[in-house]
Order: sequence, then C-alpha cells, then structure tokens
Amino acid sequence: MDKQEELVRTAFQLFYSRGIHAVGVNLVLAESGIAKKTLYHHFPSKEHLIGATIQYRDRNYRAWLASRLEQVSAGKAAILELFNALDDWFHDRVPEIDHFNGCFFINACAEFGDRDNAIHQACAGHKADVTALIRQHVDELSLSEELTNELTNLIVLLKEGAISMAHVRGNRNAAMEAKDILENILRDRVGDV
Amino acid sequence: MDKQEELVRTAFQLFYSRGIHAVGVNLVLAESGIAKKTLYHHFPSKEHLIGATIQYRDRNYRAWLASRLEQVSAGKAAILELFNALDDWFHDRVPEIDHFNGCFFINACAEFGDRDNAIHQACAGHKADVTALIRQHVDELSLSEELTNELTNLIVLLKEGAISMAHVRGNRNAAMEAKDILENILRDRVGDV
DNA sequence: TCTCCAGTAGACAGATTGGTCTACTCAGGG
DNA sequence: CCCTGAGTAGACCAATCTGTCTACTGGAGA
Repeated sequence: MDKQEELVRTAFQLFYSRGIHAVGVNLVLAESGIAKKTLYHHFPSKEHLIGATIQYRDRNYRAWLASRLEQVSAGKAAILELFNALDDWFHDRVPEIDHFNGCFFINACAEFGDRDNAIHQACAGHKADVTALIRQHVDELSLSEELTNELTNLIVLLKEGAISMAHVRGNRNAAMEAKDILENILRDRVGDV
Repeated sequence: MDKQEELVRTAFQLFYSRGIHAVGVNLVLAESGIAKKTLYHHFPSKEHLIGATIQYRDRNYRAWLASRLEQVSAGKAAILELFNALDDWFHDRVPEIDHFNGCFFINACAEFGDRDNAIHQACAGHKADVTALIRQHVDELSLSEELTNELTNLIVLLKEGAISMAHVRGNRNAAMEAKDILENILRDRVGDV
C-alpha cells in the first residue's frame, strides 16, 4: 500500500545483499513493481533513497537488538545475551533482520569511504547509538567509570570483530567464540557479578 | 615501465579510496595513462584486474605487517607491536600501505558479499593468513594449545574491531584503546610473560 | 633484416546508468 | 463537480559502463 515504504524495503534488501553501487534504481523498480515516477516523487535522487534505507535498517536493527537485551535479566546476562543475538543473526535465525551479509553500515562505509559523506556519517551515528545501548547495560554492573568504559570498549570491539570474521571468513561461530572469551575475562577481572 | 604492474597499482589505489564498483576501467586507464588495449591484453576482464589488486594488496600488507612484528623481540612485545602498527596505519604514518580507508578486504567483501565469489574467497584467504601470522607470535609465549587458540582469537577480534571502529566511526585511536585492553587482560590472565 | 610483441590512440558497440517527461488513471475532499 | 495528489507505463536523454576493434609504432631477438 505505502509505496514509499515498499521502495525503501525493496531497496534495502537489494543493497544489503548485492551492494549499493551494484544495484541500479531500475532493478529496485522492477523488483518492487513500482513506477519510476513514483520513486522520484518520493525521493529527489538515488542518494536520498540510500539514506532512507540506512535509517530503515538503523531503526529495525536497534529495535531488534534492544528487545533481545531486555528479554533477560539486567547486567551480565544482558551483556552475554548480545552475543547470543549475534549468533542467531549469523545463523540466519532472525528473519526480521534478513539473511546475514555482514553489517550493512560497515558495508555502506566501504562504498562511501569519505568521512564527510552524509551516508558515512549516518553509519557512524548508528554505531555510536549501538555503543550507547551497550554501555547502558554495562552500567548495570555498577563498576567504576573507568572500568565501565573499558568493558564497553572491549564488548564493542569483540562484537565488531565477530561480525567481520563471520562475514569475511564465513565463520558463523564467531559470536560464540567471542562470548567464551568475554566470559573468561569477566570471571577473572570483574568477578562473578 | 611494467604496464601490468602499473595498472594494478593504479587500480588498487582507486578501488581502495573510492570503492570497486564506483571505479570504471576508463578511470583506471586515464589515471595511469595506459591504453585500453593494453589492459585487456594483460587481463581478460575487469574482474581479473580486481583479483590482481587483491593479490597485490595481500602481498604488500602482509609483508609490511610481518616486518613490523619482526622488528621487536619475540613474544609479548611482538603482539603489542601489532597494535602500534595499526595505530600508525590509522594515523597515515605508513605511506607504503596508502591513506587509511578501512581494510581493503573487508571493503571488497562488502561489494562481493556472495561467499562463492572468487574475490570474496581471496579476501577470506588473506584474513586466514594474517591470523596464522598472529598465531606464530602467540606461539612464542609457550602457552597451552587451548590458551594459545583463545588468545589468538582475542587478538584477531580486537584487531578487526579496531579497524572497523577506526573506519566507520573515524576513531583513529581505536588501536591504542584495543592495546590497553589487551595489556590489562594479559597481565591478569597470562601473567607478565 | 625481418618478425614478433607489447605498446599507442581512440572509434565503436551494446547495455546500463540516474533522471526527466508526457499522457494517463483514479480516489477523496471542498 | 472539479481539483489535487499519488499513482501508472514507458519513451526518452545524456552519460557511462565493459569490452572489441582497427591501424599504427618501436624495440628486441633470431
């Protein structure tokens, strides 16, 4: 019904699975069955359509992740649940965030490397927001500010590293490996919180 | 002189800075001043040229990294030196591996997401080789096989995470942050090796 | 000396790109 | 009843894409 939303959803799926520059607007139109005039009625250019797909993914992905972290008790369980969620994503057990093909935002930055680019900045914003979400859960551990920062940083690095390894090397178990490592570190450094 | 090598070098620089699909062969030719016939004399298609740039980067990057790790005494120092090397890369202090624009192999996989694709597989191979290089240096610590595996895994995840954060968020200090984290972990878990 | 090969410039082909435009339909509200 | 806005199909535009081709040059080895 809502053609604008339909365009964004179709465009996202194509961009995510094949790359942004590799997908032309004609393909998006053919796939969605929507007229070209309608696309350019809603979006002044392909670049704006790309921007809308970034926002769309940002909304969906963060909503999914936040809900996953809320389903368990706060603190350590929530932090470890992050990696369970990643594991489900890597194994394509989460249909609502599409077949795993790496991180859409990292992929977009690969194609729009210039940091001044609006798309690149939107991706940076997404990563900052996800980091803030993670920090919220680390805060529950009531550690010193310094330790909270360090632990947040560690979790983010492990998460990004796992996504990269899962995508490039096809190591679907990267999330569980990262989780095991994190559990060992938490046991030694933070105690059984 | 060697036109084939010149083509690969020019193509790599353009692909790395602007993305692969965003750069046409005509631009590579204009930039290098080489005739189109010569390109198609050496490479049957653009895809083969891309493959050559992957090999070129793999060679240069691994040679650079290996030499950096050999410049310090083996063991813990070499492991930490990895992050000093990354820091230099992020801050554009290593002209021979070009202006930092993320990891070329991760970027390439963003554009060639299909795991069956030859380019994707070459990138996976590169990551496997870099992991093997890191494991060699972890071996010097003479830990148990289990701990060696876990530590190698941790270092790789921190490294990949740092590259991702340095690129997407523009956090040039990601390598030093990862190094600090690793040092703390090493102190607690492995002792002052 | 002759032949071969890597190289040149650049026209050309056919497909595809992002984007514009005309002419039309149809539903809802003033 | 008529106007507006969202929608349709698809022709069209200039530019660009990968890849082919002709006609030519110049140097090195047999």
